[in-house]
Parts: sequence; C-alpha cells; structure tokens
Amino acid sequence: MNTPVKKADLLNAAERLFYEHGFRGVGLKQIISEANVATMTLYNHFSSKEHLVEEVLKQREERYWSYLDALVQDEIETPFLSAVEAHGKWLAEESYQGDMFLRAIEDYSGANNDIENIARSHKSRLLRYFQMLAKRIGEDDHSDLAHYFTLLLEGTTSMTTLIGVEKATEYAMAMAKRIVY
Amino acid sequence: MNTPVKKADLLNAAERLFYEHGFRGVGLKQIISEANVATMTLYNHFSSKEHLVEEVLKQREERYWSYLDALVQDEIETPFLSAVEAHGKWLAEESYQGDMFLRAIEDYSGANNDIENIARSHKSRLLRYFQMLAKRIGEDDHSDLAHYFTLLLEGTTSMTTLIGVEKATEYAMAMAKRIVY
DNA sequence: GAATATATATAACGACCTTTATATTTATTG
DNA sequence: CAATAAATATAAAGGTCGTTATATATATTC
Repeated sequence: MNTPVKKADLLNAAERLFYEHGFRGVGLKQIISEANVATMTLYNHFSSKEHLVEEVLKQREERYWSYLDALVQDEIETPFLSAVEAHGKWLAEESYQGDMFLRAIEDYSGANNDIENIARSHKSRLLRYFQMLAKRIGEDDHSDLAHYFTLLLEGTTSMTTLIGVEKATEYAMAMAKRIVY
Repeated sequence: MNTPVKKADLLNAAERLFYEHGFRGVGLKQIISEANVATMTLYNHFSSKEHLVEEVLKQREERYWSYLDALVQDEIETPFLSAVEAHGKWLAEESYQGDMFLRAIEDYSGANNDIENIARSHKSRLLRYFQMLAKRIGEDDHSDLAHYFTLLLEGTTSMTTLIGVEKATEYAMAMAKRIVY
C-alpha cells in the first residue's frame, strides 16, 4: 500500500510538531491527525512514541548535514565563515525556535538513554566537523578553533529565539571574522 | 504556621525538578513529595501549576542577577571578561544542563503568554545589561558588543551541556579576549 | 482556652495520555 | 480472482495528570 508514504508523513508531522511544542507537549493523537493516518498505522511503523522520537531525530540530523554539506563544501577558501552562514540559513528555514537536539538531551537525560545518545552524537559530530575544517586550512590549534565555532553556532541558535535569525546570524558572522583569518 | 517556609520549600523543589526534567516532565505529585508538603498546601500558595512556573522563573531570575551583580560590579577594569567568568561560575553551581528560560520560551510559546513573557524579559535584560557595560567603558558600537557577549553567554550555556562547564567557560573566555580589549 | 488560619490526609473527578484489541476496508501481488 | 499485506475506524484498558472536595489535625492569636 502507501507504506513508505505514510511513514514519511508520520515522520514529517512528528518532526514539525515535536519541534514546535516539544516532545512532551505533543500527543500521538495530534501527530496521526496531522499526518492523516490511523492510530494503528503509527504503531505499525514505530513500536512506541519514544522510538518515533528516535527516528525523528535521525531524520533531522540527516537533513541538517546534507543541508550544511551542500553549502560549505564548495567554498574551500573560507569554510568557517560559510559554515556560519549556512547554519544561519538552516535556522531561517527550519529552526526559528531553539535546537531540537539540545532539547532532546534535556528532556530525556536520565529517562531514555537511546534518545539522549542520538542527540549527543549529533553534537559531537558538529565538533568533529569543525576540527576537520580546521585541519584542512592548516590551523595549529584546530581543537580550539573547532570549539570556538561550535560555541558560536550554538549561540546563534539560542540568539535566534531572542532576536530573530537575521540579526543573530549577522552578529555571529561579525564575531567569526574577529576570530579566524 | 510555617507558611513562608512551606512556600519556599515548594519553590525550591519545583525549581530544581523543573530544571532537571523540564516543566512538562515533572508532575505536581513529585514536587509536593520533595517539598514535604500536602497537595492543598501547594494550591494554597499557587493557584495552578502554570502560576507556580511563573514564580519559579521569577525566583531564578533574581538569583541569577544577584549572583552576577556580586561578581561583576567590583571589577570595573574588565567587566566583560568578569561577566563571562561569573556566568561560568553560575553554570557550574546551578545550571549544568541548558537554560531554564530558553526552555520556558520553547515549552510555553503559543500556550502561555505570561510565562513566555517572563522568560523573554529575562533575556532582554541580559542584553540591556551588556549594553550598559559597553557604554560604561566608552565603547562606540555598544549595541554590537552587547550582542556579541549575549551570544557568547548563550553559547557557553549550550556548550556546557555538551562538554562540561570548565571547558565551555575556558573556550568562551578565550573567544571573549579576541573580541574585546 | 476559644477562635482563627493554615497544613494534612485522603479520595475523587474528569481529562488526557500511550498502548492494545478487534473487526473492516482497501490495495497489491501471484 | 484469490491471497496477502497494510490502512482504517472504533473502542477500551490502564495509567497519570491537574484540580477540587472534605474532613481532621495543628499551631498561632486575641
């Protein structure tokens, strides 16, 4: 039947609702309603709400990285600045209200280790990514630089909640230029 | 009777539990249990869970500012660096897992405007505070500088969740020194 | 020491939640 | 076209949640 389509509908509806209202603030009823799907269809694809959360996080991680990679890869001259810009564009399109992974860590730490680990590994991947970029441009303290920019992106995401994407990205770019090159 | 004591017990227990497990992840039953208080004592002091959340946020805001003010005020030579350091100490003592106000904005935006406004006003106060510091040291672009440091503190809080307080503060201090003075 | 105010214990309400059960319908496949 | 697989509608179980009700105990105040 429509198996793959229905599953995708569920994941997309869940991702949007979880992001907007939090994992605990959204019930399965709302998810199946927005996905136009029956209750048992959800349980046919996901064995529990928490497993649905896991797959939502995995999907969002994939989307984030394919988005970032596409924008950063080609500009090998200034990879860090373009990463900040790319992250800003991601925020503008998909993430105007905090970070879903950070939220998952907070919500499920001590309650569900699988979910927490998925979210944490996403964050450590961000750090590794910047370390890779730092090595590529021959930076000596590549670990330091990687941490600076991870902090910068995390700060940009938080600031977006407070002052909007445009201004947040603008200030982040200005800071970035003072730190590198 | 023990009225003020019981109310304080409730606020303290609620603040800790809300911070550790999220507003929606904690039930009133756990709060009254940890506060060693009866159900009706809670409703005698707070008309609903959401009003309890409001007062918890107000209490936490007061604690944060009295903490920060005490550490920053005297060091008029390098107010920005000492603000970063003070924020780091606050994180070490009280805030190892994300920011309660940011979380309140995310959890209650669209659901409870009073709570959201309290949390947002806390954040705008942080921005105003840095603008005041920037003017005091005679900085030209005091608005820019204030935004840089607000972003820096927000980033530090997020990074604390990921790499711990010590390292997060360390990197934040290094970035701060590249930005000011 | 009686009156007042607050805390306590306990139970119940109705709403909502996640999950399971059951029986029916719909589309795909051999 | 029969068989299989998946989606649907509906309901109910079992739990937790916030909130209210009630009646009792305890400390403070005049």
